[in-house]
Amino acid sequence: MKSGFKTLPEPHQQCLTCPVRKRALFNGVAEEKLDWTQQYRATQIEVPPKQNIFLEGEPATHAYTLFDGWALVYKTLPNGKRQIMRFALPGDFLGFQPDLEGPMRYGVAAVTRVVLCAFPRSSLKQMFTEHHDLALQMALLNARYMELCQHHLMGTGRQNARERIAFLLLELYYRSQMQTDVEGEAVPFPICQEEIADAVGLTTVHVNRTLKEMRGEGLIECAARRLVIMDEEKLAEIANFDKSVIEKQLMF
Amino acid sequence: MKSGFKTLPEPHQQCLTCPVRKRALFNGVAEEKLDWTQQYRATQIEVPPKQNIFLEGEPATHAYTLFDGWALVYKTLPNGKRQIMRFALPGDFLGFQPDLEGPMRYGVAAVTRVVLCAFPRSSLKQMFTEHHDLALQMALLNARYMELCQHHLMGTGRQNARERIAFLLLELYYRSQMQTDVEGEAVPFPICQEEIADAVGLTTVHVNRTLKEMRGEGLIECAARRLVIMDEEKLAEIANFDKSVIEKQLMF
DNA sequence: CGGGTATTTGACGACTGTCAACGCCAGTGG
DNA sequence: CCACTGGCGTTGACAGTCGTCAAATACCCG
Repeated sequence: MKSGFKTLPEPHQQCLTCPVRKRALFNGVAEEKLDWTQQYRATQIEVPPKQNIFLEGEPATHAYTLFDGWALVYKTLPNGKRQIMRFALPGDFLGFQPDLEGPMRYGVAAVTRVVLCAFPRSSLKQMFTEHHDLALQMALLNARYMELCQHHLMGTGRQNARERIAFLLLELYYRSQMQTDVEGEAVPFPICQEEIADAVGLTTVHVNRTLKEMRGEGLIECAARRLVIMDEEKLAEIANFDKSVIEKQLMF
Repeated sequence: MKSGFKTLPEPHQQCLTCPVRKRALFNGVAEEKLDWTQQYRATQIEVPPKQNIFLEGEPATHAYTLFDGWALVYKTLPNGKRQIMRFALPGDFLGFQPDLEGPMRYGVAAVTRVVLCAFPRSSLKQMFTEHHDLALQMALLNARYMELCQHHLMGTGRQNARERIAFLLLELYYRSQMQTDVEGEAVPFPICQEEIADAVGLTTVHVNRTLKEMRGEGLIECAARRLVIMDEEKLAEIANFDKSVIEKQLMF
Protein backbone atom coordinates (compact mmCIF):
# COMPACT_ATOMS: atom_id res chain seq x y z
CA MET A 1 0.00 0.00 0.00
CA LYS A 2 2.81 2.32 0.79
CA SER A 3 3.96 2.23 -2.77
CA GLY A 4 1.75 5.22 -3.34
CA PHE A 5 3.77 7.39 -0.99
CA LYS A 6 5.29 10.42 -2.48
CA THR A 7 8.21 12.14 -0.90
CA LEU A 8 8.04 15.89 -1.02
CA PRO A 9 11.07 18.08 -1.52
CA GLU A 10 10.30 20.17 1.54
CA PRO A 11 13.10 20.94 3.98
CA HIS A 12 13.29 19.20 7.32
CA GLN A 13 12.30 22.25 9.22
CA GLN A 14 8.82 21.79 7.91
CA CYS A 15 8.45 19.30 10.70
CA LEU A 16 8.61 22.04 13.20
CA THR A 17 5.97 24.15 11.63
CA CYS A 18 3.02 21.95 12.20
CA PRO A 19 0.02 24.27 12.06
CA VAL A 20 -1.28 22.97 15.35
CA ARG A 21 1.74 23.42 17.50
CA LYS A 22 0.02 23.28 20.81
CA ARG A 23 -0.91 19.66 20.43
CA ALA A 24 2.08 18.43 18.54
CA LEU A 25 4.91 16.41 19.95
CA PHE A 26 7.30 19.29 20.06
CA ASN A 27 5.10 21.53 22.11
CA GLY A 28 7.02 22.69 25.15
CA VAL A 29 10.39 21.88 23.69
CA ALA A 30 12.61 24.94 23.63
CA GLU A 31 13.00 26.38 20.15
CA GLU A 32 16.75 26.40 20.31
CA LYS A 33 16.80 22.71 21.06
CA LEU A 34 14.76 21.71 18.08
CA ASP A 35 17.74 21.50 15.78
CA TRP A 36 18.53 18.00 16.86
CA THR A 37 15.29 16.69 15.45
CA GLN A 38 17.04 16.95 12.14
CA GLN A 39 19.37 14.20 13.14
CA TYR A 40 16.44 11.84 13.05
CA ARG A 41 16.16 12.59 9.39
CA ALA A 42 12.56 13.61 9.49
CA THR A 43 10.95 13.60 6.09
CA GLN A 44 7.69 14.95 4.82
CA ILE A 45 5.43 12.68 2.83
CA GLU A 46 2.02 12.87 1.27
CA VAL A 47 -0.67 10.22 1.15
CA PRO A 48 -3.77 10.29 -1.06
CA PRO A 49 -7.27 9.77 0.39
CA LYS A 50 -8.32 6.24 1.39
CA GLN A 51 -4.80 4.94 1.38
CA ASN A 52 -3.36 3.07 4.32
CA ILE A 53 -0.60 4.66 6.35
CA PHE A 54 -0.18 1.66 8.65
CA LEU A 55 -1.48 -1.83 8.04
CA GLU A 56 -2.62 -3.81 11.06
CA GLY A 57 -0.12 -6.44 12.06
CA GLU A 58 2.46 -5.32 9.54
CA PRO A 59 5.84 -3.83 10.33
CA ALA A 60 6.35 -0.17 9.64
CA THR A 61 9.46 1.90 9.14
CA HIS A 62 8.26 5.27 10.36
CA ALA A 63 6.03 6.97 12.85
CA TYR A 64 4.38 10.25 11.94
CA THR A 65 3.10 13.58 13.01
CA LEU A 66 0.01 14.48 11.04
CA PHE A 67 0.48 17.90 9.48
CA ASP A 68 -2.54 18.23 7.28
CA GLY A 69 -5.72 16.35 6.56
CA TRP A 70 -7.69 13.75 8.50
CA ALA A 71 -6.76 10.16 9.17
CA LEU A 72 -8.49 7.35 10.99
CA VAL A 73 -7.08 4.81 13.42
CA TYR A 74 -8.81 1.45 13.36
CA LYS A 75 -8.73 -2.18 14.30
CA THR A 76 -10.34 -5.09 12.48
CA LEU A 77 -11.84 -8.26 13.89
CA PRO A 78 -11.07 -11.63 12.30
CA ASN A 79 -14.62 -11.60 10.90
CA GLY A 80 -13.82 -8.42 9.04
CA LYS A 81 -15.74 -5.92 11.14
CA ARG A 82 -13.90 -2.67 11.57
CA GLN A 83 -13.93 -0.41 14.57
CA ILE A 84 -12.53 3.07 14.23
CA MET A 85 -10.62 4.03 17.34
CA ARG A 86 -10.25 7.71 16.65
CA PHE A 87 -9.99 10.29 13.98
CA ALA A 88 -6.61 11.96 13.82
CA LEU A 89 -6.50 15.65 13.02
CA PRO A 90 -3.49 17.88 12.29
CA GLY A 91 -1.03 17.84 15.16
CA ASP A 92 -1.77 14.26 16.16
CA PHE A 93 0.97 11.70 16.48
CA LEU A 94 0.57 8.38 14.71
CA GLY A 95 2.44 5.20 15.44
CA PHE A 96 3.32 5.18 19.11
CA GLN A 97 2.75 1.83 20.80
CA PRO A 98 4.21 -0.25 23.61
CA ASP A 99 6.67 -2.11 21.44
CA LEU A 100 8.20 0.85 19.73
CA GLU A 101 9.54 -1.10 16.80
CA GLY A 102 7.24 -4.11 16.59
CA PRO A 103 4.54 -4.70 14.00
CA MET A 104 1.69 -2.20 14.12
CA ARG A 105 -1.12 -3.14 16.44
CA TYR A 106 -3.65 -1.00 14.62
CA GLY A 107 -4.23 0.32 11.17
CA VAL A 108 -4.22 3.95 10.11
CA ALA A 109 -5.74 5.19 6.87
CA ALA A 110 -5.88 8.60 5.28
CA VAL A 111 -9.38 10.07 5.11
CA THR A 112 -8.46 13.09 3.01
CA ARG A 113 -5.23 13.80 1.33
CA VAL A 114 -2.76 13.81 4.16
CA VAL A 115 0.64 15.34 4.81
CA LEU A 116 2.86 13.59 7.31
CA CYS A 117 6.16 14.27 9.00
CA ALA A 118 8.01 10.99 9.34
CA PHE A 119 10.39 9.74 12.02
CA PRO A 120 12.22 6.43 11.66
CA ARG A 121 10.77 4.13 14.28
CA SER A 122 14.21 2.68 14.88
CA SER A 123 15.36 5.97 16.35
CA LEU A 124 12.29 6.63 18.49
CA LYS A 125 13.71 5.01 21.55
CA GLN A 126 16.93 6.93 21.30
CA MET A 127 15.00 10.12 20.69
CA PHE A 128 12.92 9.63 23.80
CA THR A 129 15.88 8.53 25.86
CA GLU A 130 18.11 11.42 24.94
CA HIS A 131 15.48 14.08 25.15
CA HIS A 132 13.35 13.54 28.15
CA ASP A 133 11.12 16.53 27.46
CA LEU A 134 10.00 14.53 24.46
CA ALA A 135 9.31 11.41 26.47
CA LEU A 136 7.16 13.33 28.91
CA GLN A 137 5.47 15.15 26.08
CA MET A 138 4.75 11.84 24.39
CA ALA A 139 3.34 10.44 27.61
CA LEU A 140 1.05 13.44 27.98
CA LEU A 141 -0.01 13.32 24.33
CA ASN A 142 -0.78 9.69 24.72
CA ALA A 143 -2.77 10.35 27.86
CA ARG A 144 -4.83 12.74 25.78
CA TYR A 145 -5.51 10.10 23.15
CA MET A 146 -6.41 7.77 25.96
CA GLU A 147 -8.92 10.33 27.15
CA LEU A 148 -10.53 10.40 23.72
CA CYS A 149 -10.56 6.62 23.61
CA GLN A 150 -12.20 6.41 27.00
CA HIS A 151 -14.88 8.89 26.08
CA HIS A 152 -15.46 6.93 22.97
CA LEU A 153 -15.74 3.74 24.95
CA MET A 154 -18.22 5.28 27.34
CA GLY A 155 -20.33 6.48 24.47
CA THR A 156 -20.28 3.16 22.67
CA GLY A 157 -20.98 1.17 25.78
CA ARG A 158 -23.61 3.28 27.43
CA GLN A 159 -25.34 5.51 24.89
CA ASN A 160 -27.87 4.85 22.17
CA ALA A 161 -27.51 5.71 18.51
CA ARG A 162 -28.69 9.33 18.78
CA GLU A 163 -26.47 10.00 21.74
CA ARG A 164 -23.40 8.41 20.23
CA ILE A 165 -23.71 10.20 16.93
CA ALA A 166 -24.41 13.53 18.59
CA PHE A 167 -21.33 13.01 20.69
CA LEU A 168 -19.12 12.17 17.75
CA LEU A 169 -20.35 15.14 15.75
CA LEU A 170 -19.70 17.52 18.61
CA GLU A 171 -16.30 16.06 19.31
CA LEU A 172 -15.21 16.44 15.71
CA TYR A 173 -16.88 19.84 15.48
CA TYR A 174 -14.90 21.21 18.39
CA ARG A 175 -11.65 19.58 17.43
CA SER A 176 -12.07 20.81 13.90
CA GLN A 177 -12.96 24.29 15.08
CA MET A 178 -9.80 24.43 17.14
CA GLN A 179 -7.84 23.84 13.98
CA THR A 180 -9.35 26.67 12.04
CA ASP A 181 -10.30 29.14 14.74
CA VAL A 182 -13.42 29.99 12.79
CA GLU A 183 -16.43 29.80 15.02
CA GLY A 184 -20.07 29.19 14.35
CA GLU A 185 -19.55 28.26 10.74
CA ALA A 186 -19.51 25.04 8.85
CA VAL A 187 -16.46 22.97 9.62
CA PRO A 188 -14.82 20.54 7.21
CA PHE A 189 -16.32 17.11 7.64
CA PRO A 190 -14.66 14.75 5.22
CA ILE A 191 -15.96 11.47 6.59
CA CYS A 192 -18.75 9.37 5.11
CA GLN A 193 -21.57 7.62 6.92
CA GLU A 194 -19.82 4.30 6.85
CA GLU A 195 -16.97 5.83 8.77
CA ILE A 196 -19.35 7.30 11.32
CA ALA A 197 -20.90 3.87 11.66
CA ASP A 198 -17.56 2.16 12.19
CA ALA A 199 -16.61 4.77 14.74
CA VAL A 200 -19.73 4.64 16.91
CA GLY A 201 -20.43 0.94 16.50
CA LEU A 202 -23.60 1.03 14.39
CA THR A 203 -24.55 0.08 10.85
CA THR A 204 -24.55 2.58 8.04
CA VAL A 205 -28.26 2.12 7.65
CA HIS A 206 -28.96 3.06 11.21
CA VAL A 207 -26.54 5.97 11.10
CA ASN A 208 -28.38 7.21 8.05
CA ARG A 209 -31.75 6.99 9.76
CA THR A 210 -30.46 8.80 12.82
CA LEU A 211 -28.81 11.58 10.83
CA LYS A 212 -31.99 12.04 8.84
CA GLU A 213 -33.93 12.40 12.07
CA MET A 214 -31.46 14.95 13.38
CA ARG A 215 -31.55 16.93 10.18
CA GLY A 216 -35.34 16.86 10.34
CA GLU A 217 -35.25 18.32 13.82
CA GLY A 218 -33.03 21.17 12.71
CA LEU A 219 -30.13 20.04 14.84
CA ILE A 220 -27.54 19.72 12.15
CA GLU A 221 -26.87 20.12 8.46
CA CYS A 222 -24.36 18.01 6.70
CA ALA A 223 -23.58 17.79 3.07
CA ALA A 224 -20.76 18.23 0.65
CA ARG A 225 -18.10 17.27 3.15
CA ARG A 226 -19.12 20.02 5.56
CA LEU A 227 -20.95 20.00 8.84
CA VAL A 228 -23.01 22.73 10.44
CA ILE A 229 -24.22 22.44 13.99
CA MET A 230 -27.54 24.29 13.98
CA ASP A 231 -28.52 23.80 17.59
CA GLU A 232 -25.37 23.26 19.57
CA GLU A 233 -27.07 23.38 22.93
CA LYS A 234 -29.67 20.78 22.18
CA LEU A 235 -27.15 18.50 20.52
CA ALA A 236 -24.91 18.78 23.55
CA GLU A 237 -27.85 17.84 25.73
CA ILE A 238 -28.54 14.76 23.64
CA ALA A 239 -24.91 13.76 23.72
CA ASN A 240 -24.60 14.25 27.47
CA PHE A 241 -21.81 16.52 26.41
CA ASP A 242 -20.78 18.80 29.24
CA LYS A 243 -19.00 21.48 27.28
CA SER A 244 -17.25 23.10 30.21
CA VAL A 245 -15.66 19.80 31.13
CA ILE A 246 -15.12 18.24 27.78
CA GLU A 247 -13.86 21.30 25.99
CA LYS A 248 -11.03 21.43 28.45
CA GLN A 249 -10.32 17.79 27.85
CA LEU A 250 -10.36 18.18 24.11
CA MET A 251 -8.13 21.22 24.35
CA PHE A 252 -5.96 19.58 26.95
CA MET B 1 -14.53 8.82 50.73
CA LYS B 2 -10.85 8.90 51.33
CA SER B 3 -11.46 9.14 55.04
CA GLY B 4 -11.32 5.38 55.12
CA PHE B 5 -7.72 5.31 53.97
CA LYS B 6 -5.37 3.70 56.35
CA THR B 7 -1.69 4.45 56.28
CA LEU B 8 0.46 1.45 56.84
CA PRO B 9 3.69 1.52 58.81
CA GLU B 10 5.62 -0.11 55.99
CA PRO B 11 8.95 1.39 54.92
CA HIS B 12 9.22 3.32 51.70
CA GLN B 13 11.14 0.61 49.99
CA GLN B 14 7.97 -1.37 49.80
CA CYS B 15 7.22 0.69 46.80
CA LEU B 16 9.97 -0.99 44.94
CA THR B 17 8.87 -4.47 45.70
CA CYS B 18 5.71 -4.57 43.71
CA PRO B 19 5.05 -8.24 42.99
CA VAL B 20 4.61 -7.59 39.33
CA ARG B 21 7.77 -5.76 38.59
CA LYS B 22 7.80 -6.27 34.90
CA ARG B 23 4.77 -4.15 34.34
CA ALA B 24 5.32 -1.56 37.03
CA LEU B 25 6.50 1.96 36.52
CA PHE B 26 10.01 1.26 37.74
CA ASN B 27 10.66 -1.53 35.33
CA GLY B 28 13.82 -0.77 33.46
CA VAL B 29 15.11 1.71 35.98
CA ALA B 30 18.50 0.69 37.30
CA GLU B 31 18.35 -0.66 40.83
CA GLU B 32 20.98 1.68 42.11
CA LYS B 33 19.02 4.68 40.93
CA LEU B 34 15.87 3.75 42.75
CA ASP B 35 16.92 5.45 45.95
CA TRP B 36 15.70 8.78 44.78
CA THR B 37 12.14 7.60 44.67
CA GLN B 38 12.23 8.03 48.39
CA GLN B 39 12.51 11.72 47.98
CA TYR B 40 9.00 11.71 46.59
CA ARG B 41 7.90 10.46 49.96
CA ALA B 42 6.09 7.45 48.64
CA THR B 43 3.69 5.95 51.13
CA GLN B 44 1.82 2.71 51.22
CA ILE B 45 -1.88 2.76 51.89
CA GLU B 46 -4.70 0.28 52.06
CA VAL B 47 -8.24 0.65 50.77
CA PRO B 48 -11.15 -1.62 51.62
CA PRO B 49 -13.34 -3.19 48.90
CA LYS B 50 -15.86 -1.00 47.09
CA GLN B 51 -14.25 2.19 48.25
CA ASN B 52 -13.32 4.96 45.86
CA ILE B 53 -9.67 5.72 45.26
CA PHE B 54 -10.37 8.61 42.90
CA LEU B 55 -13.67 10.42 42.49
CA GLU B 56 -14.54 11.67 39.02
CA GLY B 57 -14.07 15.39 38.68
CA GLU B 58 -12.55 15.78 42.12
CA PRO B 59 -9.00 16.83 42.90
CA ALA B 60 -6.64 14.21 44.23
CA THR B 61 -3.42 14.48 46.14
CA HIS B 62 -1.71 11.31 45.05
CA ALA B 63 -1.25 8.95 42.15
CA TYR B 64 -0.69 5.27 42.81
CA THR B 65 0.91 2.05 41.81
CA LEU B 66 -1.41 -0.83 42.58
CA PHE B 67 0.45 -3.40 44.66
CA ASP B 68 -2.24 -5.83 45.58
CA GLY B 69 -5.89 -6.45 44.77
CA TRP B 70 -8.11 -5.41 41.88
CA ALA B 71 -9.43 -1.96 41.13
CA LEU B 72 -11.70 -0.60 38.41
CA VAL B 73 -11.36 2.56 36.37
CA TYR B 74 -14.66 4.08 35.32
CA LYS B 75 -16.50 7.08 33.96
CA THR B 76 -20.08 8.08 34.64
CA LEU B 77 -22.55 9.80 32.34
CA PRO B 78 -24.70 12.65 33.63
CA ASN B 79 -27.64 10.26 33.57
CA GLY B 80 -25.85 8.03 36.03
CA LYS B 81 -24.83 5.20 33.72
CA ARG B 82 -21.38 3.88 34.47
CA GLN B 83 -18.86 2.52 32.02
CA ILE B 84 -15.89 0.63 33.34
CA MET B 85 -12.80 1.51 31.32
CA ARG B 86 -10.54 -1.20 32.60
CA PHE B 87 -9.77 -3.41 35.51
CA ALA B 88 -6.47 -2.62 37.18
CA LEU B 89 -4.40 -5.52 38.46
CA PRO B 90 -1.23 -5.47 40.56
CA GLY B 91 1.52 -3.51 38.86
CA ASP B 92 -0.84 -1.07 37.19
CA PHE B 93 -0.42 2.66 37.57
CA LEU B 94 -3.42 4.74 38.58
CA GLY B 95 -3.82 8.45 38.19
CA PHE B 96 -1.85 9.50 35.15
CA GLN B 97 -3.68 11.98 32.93
CA PRO B 98 -2.89 14.88 30.61
CA ASP B 99 -3.19 17.56 33.27
CA LEU B 100 -0.94 15.97 35.84
CA GLU B 101 -2.33 17.93 38.75
CA GLY B 102 -5.87 18.80 37.65
CA PRO B 103 -9.07 17.20 38.92
CA MET B 104 -9.42 13.53 38.08
CA ARG B 105 -11.04 12.82 34.77
CA TYR B 106 -12.14 9.36 35.77
CA GLY B 107 -13.03 7.49 38.91
CA VAL B 108 -11.19 4.55 40.36
CA ALA B 109 -12.67 2.19 42.91
CA ALA B 110 -11.27 -0.76 44.81
CA VAL B 111 -12.83 -4.07 43.83
CA THR B 112 -11.13 -6.13 46.51
CA ARG B 113 -9.08 -4.91 49.39
CA VAL B 114 -6.32 -2.99 47.73
CA VAL B 115 -2.79 -1.97 48.63
CA LEU B 116 -1.40 1.10 46.93
CA CYS B 117 1.92 2.86 46.73
CA ALA B 118 1.29 6.59 46.67
CA PHE B 119 3.17 9.41 44.95
CA PRO B 120 2.25 13.04 45.53
CA ARG B 121 0.81 14.29 42.26
CA SER B 122 2.49 17.63 42.81
CA SER B 123 5.87 16.00 42.34
CA LEU B 124 4.99 13.87 39.32
CA LYS B 125 6.11 16.44 36.83
CA GLN B 126 9.42 16.92 38.54
CA MET B 127 9.84 13.18 38.82
CA PHE B 128 9.27 12.69 35.11
CA THR B 129 11.41 15.66 34.20
CA GLU B 130 14.38 14.68 36.28
CA HIS B 131 14.27 11.00 35.46
CA HIS B 132 13.61 10.53 31.84
CA ASP B 133 13.68 6.75 32.05
CA LEU B 134 10.54 7.17 34.09
CA ALA B 135 8.90 9.44 31.56
CA LEU B 136 9.53 6.95 28.78
CA GLN B 137 8.42 4.10 30.98
CA MET B 138 5.25 5.99 31.79
CA ALA B 139 4.62 6.64 28.12
CA LEU B 140 5.04 2.95 27.34
CA LEU B 141 2.86 1.88 30.24
CA ASN B 142 0.22 4.27 29.09
CA ALA B 143 0.46 2.94 25.57
CA ARG B 144 -0.25 -0.46 27.03
CA TYR B 145 -3.35 0.79 28.79
CA MET B 146 -4.37 2.41 25.56
CA GLU B 147 -4.06 -0.94 23.89
CA LEU B 148 -6.42 -2.49 26.41
CA CYS B 149 -8.82 0.40 25.99
CA GLN B 150 -8.79 0.04 22.23
CA HIS B 151 -9.45 -3.68 22.39
CA HIS B 152 -12.24 -2.96 24.76
CA LEU B 153 -13.66 -0.38 22.41
CA MET B 154 -13.52 -2.77 19.49
CA GLY B 155 -15.34 -5.41 21.49
CA THR B 156 -18.01 -3.04 22.69
CA GLY B 157 -18.57 -1.51 19.30
CA ARG B 158 -18.45 -4.55 17.10
CA GLN B 159 -19.22 -7.70 19.07
CA ASN B 160 -22.40 -9.13 20.54
CA ALA B 161 -23.00 -10.09 24.14
CA ARG B 162 -21.47 -13.56 23.95
CA GLU B 163 -18.41 -12.31 22.16
CA ARG B 164 -17.83 -9.39 24.47
CA ILE B 165 -18.18 -11.41 27.63
CA ALA B 166 -15.99 -14.19 26.32
CA PHE B 167 -13.39 -11.62 25.47
CA LEU B 168 -13.48 -10.00 28.88
CA LEU B 169 -13.26 -13.33 30.66
CA LEU B 170 -10.27 -14.36 28.62
CA GLU B 171 -8.54 -11.04 29.06
CA LEU B 172 -8.93 -11.16 32.82
CA TYR B 173 -8.07 -14.84 32.87
CA TYR B 174 -4.77 -14.28 31.13
CA ARG B 175 -3.88 -11.14 33.01
CA SER B 176 -4.75 -12.82 36.25
CA GLN B 177 -2.76 -15.91 35.34
CA MET B 178 0.28 -13.79 34.65
CA GLN B 179 0.11 -12.54 38.19
CA THR B 180 0.07 -15.92 39.81
CA ASP B 181 1.94 -18.05 37.29
CA VAL B 182 -0.42 -20.91 38.03
CA GLU B 183 -1.79 -22.34 34.84
CA GLY B 184 -4.91 -24.22 34.02
CA GLU B 185 -6.50 -23.69 37.40
CA ALA B 186 -9.16 -21.42 38.68
CA VAL B 187 -8.04 -17.81 38.83
CA PRO B 188 -9.31 -15.23 41.30
CA PHE B 189 -12.31 -13.47 39.88
CA PRO B 190 -13.53 -10.94 42.41
CA ILE B 191 -15.94 -9.01 40.20
CA CYS B 192 -19.72 -9.31 40.20
CA GLN B 193 -22.05 -9.48 37.23
CA GLU B 194 -22.94 -5.82 37.50
CA GLU B 195 -19.29 -4.98 37.02
CA ILE B 196 -19.05 -7.24 34.00
CA ALA B 197 -22.12 -5.50 32.64
CA ASP B 198 -20.67 -2.04 33.18
CA ALA B 199 -17.45 -3.12 31.56
CA VAL B 200 -18.88 -4.64 28.39
CA GLY B 201 -21.81 -2.27 27.98
CA LEU B 202 -24.71 -4.59 28.74
CA THR B 203 -27.30 -4.92 31.48
CA THR B 204 -26.81 -7.25 34.41
CA VAL B 205 -29.81 -9.25 33.30
CA HIS B 206 -28.36 -9.90 29.91
CA VAL B 207 -24.93 -10.68 31.32
CA ASN B 208 -26.57 -13.20 33.58
CA ARG B 209 -28.42 -14.88 30.73
CA THR B 210 -25.27 -15.06 28.68
CA LEU B 211 -23.16 -16.47 31.48
CA LYS B 212 -25.81 -19.07 32.17
CA GLU B 213 -25.71 -20.07 28.55
CA MET B 214 -21.94 -20.36 28.62
CA ARG B 215 -21.97 -22.39 31.79
CA GLY B 216 -24.58 -24.64 30.24
CA GLU B 217 -22.31 -25.25 27.27
CA GLY B 218 -19.45 -26.24 29.55
CA LEU B 219 -17.33 -23.29 28.51
CA ILE B 220 -16.75 -21.80 31.92
CA GLU B 221 -17.42 -22.19 35.59
CA CYS B 222 -17.65 -19.24 37.85
CA ALA B 223 -18.59 -19.12 41.45
CA ALA B 224 -17.24 -18.07 44.79
CA ARG B 225 -15.11 -15.31 43.32
CA ARG B 226 -13.23 -17.71 41.13
CA LEU B 227 -13.27 -18.40 37.44
CA VAL B 228 -12.40 -21.57 35.58
CA ILE B 229 -12.08 -21.61 31.84
CA MET B 230 -13.23 -25.08 30.85
CA ASP B 231 -12.85 -24.82 27.12
CA GLU B 232 -10.26 -22.19 26.39
CA GLU B 233 -10.10 -22.87 22.71
CA LYS B 234 -13.80 -22.57 22.06
CA LEU B 235 -14.07 -19.48 24.21
CA ALA B 236 -11.22 -17.89 22.31
CA GLU B 237 -13.01 -18.68 19.08
CA ILE B 238 -16.18 -17.02 20.30
CA ALA B 239 -14.26 -13.98 21.46
CA ASN B 240 -12.33 -13.66 18.21
CA PHE B 241 -9.40 -13.82 20.54
CA ASP B 242 -6.23 -14.57 18.63
CA LYS B 243 -4.07 -15.79 21.48
CA SER B 244 -0.78 -15.55 19.69
CA VAL B 245 -1.39 -11.91 18.97
CA ILE B 246 -3.22 -10.80 22.04
CA GLU B 247 -1.14 -12.63 24.58
CA LYS B 248 1.83 -10.69 23.41
CA GLN B 249 -0.13 -7.49 23.73
CA LEU B 250 -1.31 -8.35 27.20
CA MET B 251 2.17 -9.36 28.25
CA PHE B 252 3.94 -6.56 26.51
C1' DC C 1 -31.78 -15.80 62.16
C1' DG C 2 -32.58 -11.45 59.57
C1' DG C 3 -31.53 -8.01 56.16
C1' DG C 4 -29.00 -6.52 52.43
C1' DT C 5 -26.66 -7.71 48.23
C1' DA C 6 -26.09 -10.52 44.22
C1' DT C 7 -28.04 -13.83 41.09
C1' DT C 8 -31.76 -15.74 38.43
C1' DT C 9 -35.94 -15.96 35.68
C1' DG C 10 -39.97 -14.61 32.70
C1' DA C 11 -42.71 -11.60 29.81
C1' DC C 12 -42.68 -7.95 26.88
C1' DG C 13 -41.14 -4.21 23.96
C1' DA C 14 -37.71 -1.19 21.82
C1' DC C 15 -33.65 -0.37 19.48
C1' DT C 16 -30.71 -1.80 16.08
C1' DG C 17 -29.27 -5.09 12.40
C1' DT C 18 -30.19 -7.43 8.01
C1' DC C 19 -31.57 -7.67 3.40
C1' DA C 20 -32.77 -5.64 -0.66
C1' DA C 21 -33.73 -2.10 -3.73
C1' DC C 22 -33.52 2.54 -5.52
C1' DG C 23 -31.68 7.27 -6.35
C1' DC C 24 -28.09 10.54 -6.82
C1' DC C 25 -23.76 12.17 -8.35
C1' DA C 26 -19.14 12.30 -10.23
C1' DG C 27 -15.83 10.38 -13.06
C1' DT C 28 -14.90 7.71 -17.29
C1' DG C 29 -14.89 6.47 -21.88
C1' DG C 30 -17.02 6.21 -26.36
C1' DC D 1 -22.53 15.02 -25.37
C1' DC D 2 -24.34 10.95 -23.38
C1' DA D 3 -24.42 6.21 -21.60
C1' DC D 4 -22.01 3.58 -18.12
C1' DT D 5 -20.21 2.57 -13.71
C1' DG D 6 -19.10 2.64 -8.93
C1' DG D 7 -19.50 4.84 -4.57
C1' DC D 8 -22.39 6.77 -1.32
C1' DG D 9 -26.78 8.01 0.55
C1' DT D 10 -31.70 6.72 1.30
C1' DT D 11 -35.69 3.92 2.24
C1' DG D 12 -38.85 0.00 3.70
C1' DA D 13 -40.00 -4.45 5.69
C1' DC D 14 -38.81 -7.61 8.88
C1' DA D 15 -36.11 -10.18 12.44
C1' DG D 16 -33.32 -10.56 16.45
C1' DT D 17 -30.60 -8.95 20.16
C1' DC D 18 -30.82 -6.71 24.09
C1' DG D 19 -33.15 -3.60 27.61
C1' DT D 20 -36.90 -2.92 30.93
C1' DC D 21 -39.73 -4.18 34.61
C1' DA D 22 -40.82 -7.06 38.20
C1' DA D 23 -40.40 -10.74 41.26
C1' DA D 24 -38.34 -14.83 43.21
C1' DT D 25 -34.34 -17.14 44.90
C1' DA D 26 -29.67 -17.68 46.70
C1' DC D 27 -25.93 -15.97 49.33
C1' DC D 28 -23.23 -13.48 52.82
C1' DC D 29 -22.32 -11.17 57.19
C1' DG D 30 -23.38 -9.53 61.65
